[in-house]
Amino acid sequence: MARRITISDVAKLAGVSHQTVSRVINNKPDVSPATRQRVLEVIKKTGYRPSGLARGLATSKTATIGMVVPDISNPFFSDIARGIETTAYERGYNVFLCNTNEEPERELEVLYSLEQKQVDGVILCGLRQKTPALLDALERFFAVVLVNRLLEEKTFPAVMIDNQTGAKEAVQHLLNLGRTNIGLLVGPAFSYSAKQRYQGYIEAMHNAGLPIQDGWIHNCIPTVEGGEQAARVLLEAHPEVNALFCYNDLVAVGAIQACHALQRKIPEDVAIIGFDDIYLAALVTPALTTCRVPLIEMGHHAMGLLLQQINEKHLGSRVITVTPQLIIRDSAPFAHELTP
Amino acid sequence: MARRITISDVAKLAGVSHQTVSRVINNKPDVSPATRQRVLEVIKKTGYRPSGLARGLATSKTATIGMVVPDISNPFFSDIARGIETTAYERGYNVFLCNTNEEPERELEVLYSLEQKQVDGVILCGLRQKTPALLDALERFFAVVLVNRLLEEKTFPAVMIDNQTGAKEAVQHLLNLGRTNIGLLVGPAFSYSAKQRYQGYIEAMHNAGLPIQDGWIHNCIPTVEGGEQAARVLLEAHPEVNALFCYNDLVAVGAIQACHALQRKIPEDVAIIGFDDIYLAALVTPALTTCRVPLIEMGHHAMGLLLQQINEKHLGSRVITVTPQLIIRDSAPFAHELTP
DNA sequence: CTGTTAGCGCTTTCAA
DNA sequence: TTGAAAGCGCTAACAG
Repeated sequence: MARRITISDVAKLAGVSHQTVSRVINNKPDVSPATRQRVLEVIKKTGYRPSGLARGLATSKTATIGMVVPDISNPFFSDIARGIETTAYERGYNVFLCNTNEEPERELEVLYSLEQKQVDGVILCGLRQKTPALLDALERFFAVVLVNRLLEEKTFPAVMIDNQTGAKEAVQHLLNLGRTNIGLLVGPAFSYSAKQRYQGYIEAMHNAGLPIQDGWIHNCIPTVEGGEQAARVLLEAHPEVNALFCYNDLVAVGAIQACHALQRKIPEDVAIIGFDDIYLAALVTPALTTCRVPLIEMGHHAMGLLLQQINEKHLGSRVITVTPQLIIRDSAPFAHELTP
Repeated sequence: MARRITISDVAKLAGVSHQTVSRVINNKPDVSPATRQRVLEVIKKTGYRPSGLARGLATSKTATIGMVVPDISNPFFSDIARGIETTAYERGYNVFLCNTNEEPERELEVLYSLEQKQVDGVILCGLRQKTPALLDALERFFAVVLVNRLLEEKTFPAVMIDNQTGAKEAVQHLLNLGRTNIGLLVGPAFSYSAKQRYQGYIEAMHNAGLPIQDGWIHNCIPTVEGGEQAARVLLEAHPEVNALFCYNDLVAVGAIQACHALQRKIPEDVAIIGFDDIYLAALVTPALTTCRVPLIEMGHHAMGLLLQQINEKHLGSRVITVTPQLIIRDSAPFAHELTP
């Protein structure tokens, strides 16, 4: 690790001013081809790499963005992260990964550190809180994009999932299967998407002229264990339930386990549908019918919106909504595959 | 987005020199309590946040590291990433996430961009190439840590998995089950860890005085599909095989599917063991017996080694090796659970 | 204890 | 087409 080679070193070696070198590395005109060539050669020979810090300081652009996720090891977020990073890379941006570890205080702390790093923008996935301090912190960024969460207090560009439509179609599929006693493992009480999926359930049931049974609707922690527990309680209290629509795939896998434990056959006794279509969904037994959410694509969209803001095309509160697609597998198959 | 407030603004408002403000924000001594108090108040009032760029330029430390992974949506790497990020956060570092997307050229490109960003160090997970250019690029970083890969050409501190021991114990477990016709889905031919796991297999077989049957050993792409295909070919060609040790959990899941398709019962006809213990392993049917690799812990170690280097305690080629732990589930249960 | 001066490596502005 | 000067916001070294 020798001393970093600087623009002046290059200038000296090429026999020009450092300004000329600057022009070359920034592809500016007003450099004679011969000079440009000479400088380029010195750059190649020395392996000179301009300092991002100095550049950032001079231009107040860093070609760097922050990505805030609750938990990168959650496949839901790692897929979105992948989409964001891919688009960022293509456009010459580097991405800071910030895990909030599901702790709301950390959301604020990572935003502070990202501000210090002078990122050109931030993408927040699945924000958990919306305190005034959080809103203040967001205001200080040049560009902000929200993923899977809206803030009533202030409008930011966002990428959203049409949860209600997705849920409605899932429940409709269960109805098509002839199931009318459809339970709902609705997810966390505070969750934004849980509320929307609940609405989709209500809508489908109403459309079918069916009453809503409160006993068929249970909150649950959005994990396998949470799903297993809630499904067990629900199915024991209401043996008449012959289908379950679950908040997400993890909950659905828990529901599968509960059915195994209770000796209820899937899909004959209980049909099950999840949400997200994470990797796992196709691999469990029975393979899970689920609402596929285009996660990587959401990441692309999010980065796209951020870049639009950075490039000054202020777009107020533009929201891109992606629609889930029902993927039919064994846990709730096509009607004709289901022997009564 | 008003103009960023700077150290001089704070100085002016507090009626001191900017140097004094600098002393306060860096917790240096030699500031009277009264002055410090006054400065602190102005900082709080104004919401001043020091510029990381300017600091970095002045100190040539950025409190920033780069993390290079083939694919963040692969649970193997997202768990490691989580470990890295957590430790980094605790120690005041931000992490650049760089996906190489399994493309070797990108490894070089992301290293160039990380050099420009002047990260204090880089952690490379599952490096795919080792060209001279790559080695050159690595040399230019102040600190480097490798995860799950060693370079013969140059020694870097690293975090490794004891693949051979893990594999040996897995195969031994199969032997304890009374299985002697043990197939090996060994993974990709070029893979470093595949070679080591192969050695573990050989060792266990030798220890048991069993010959190596080449027909029982198949390469495969490390995916569910790869495992499914290889297992199918192997089991059809060698029906005598009654156990499979698989390169990783994905391959093992593929092997499970192949057994289903071939009507071979697990574990009665074929016992199966995977590697890694990704979250999937416990959720498939039958639940997978596997060698658990402490991925998050590996991330902690990697960041720890990097920080040691950054803090000048040069540690040459220190290597931390973690040992996998056999997690016994249904696909290769305890002997007493296995009715013959 | 506090302030002044001089960079860090680059871009921007202006002059030649 | 090129170069000189100033400044981005901070810290380090020195002086008081």
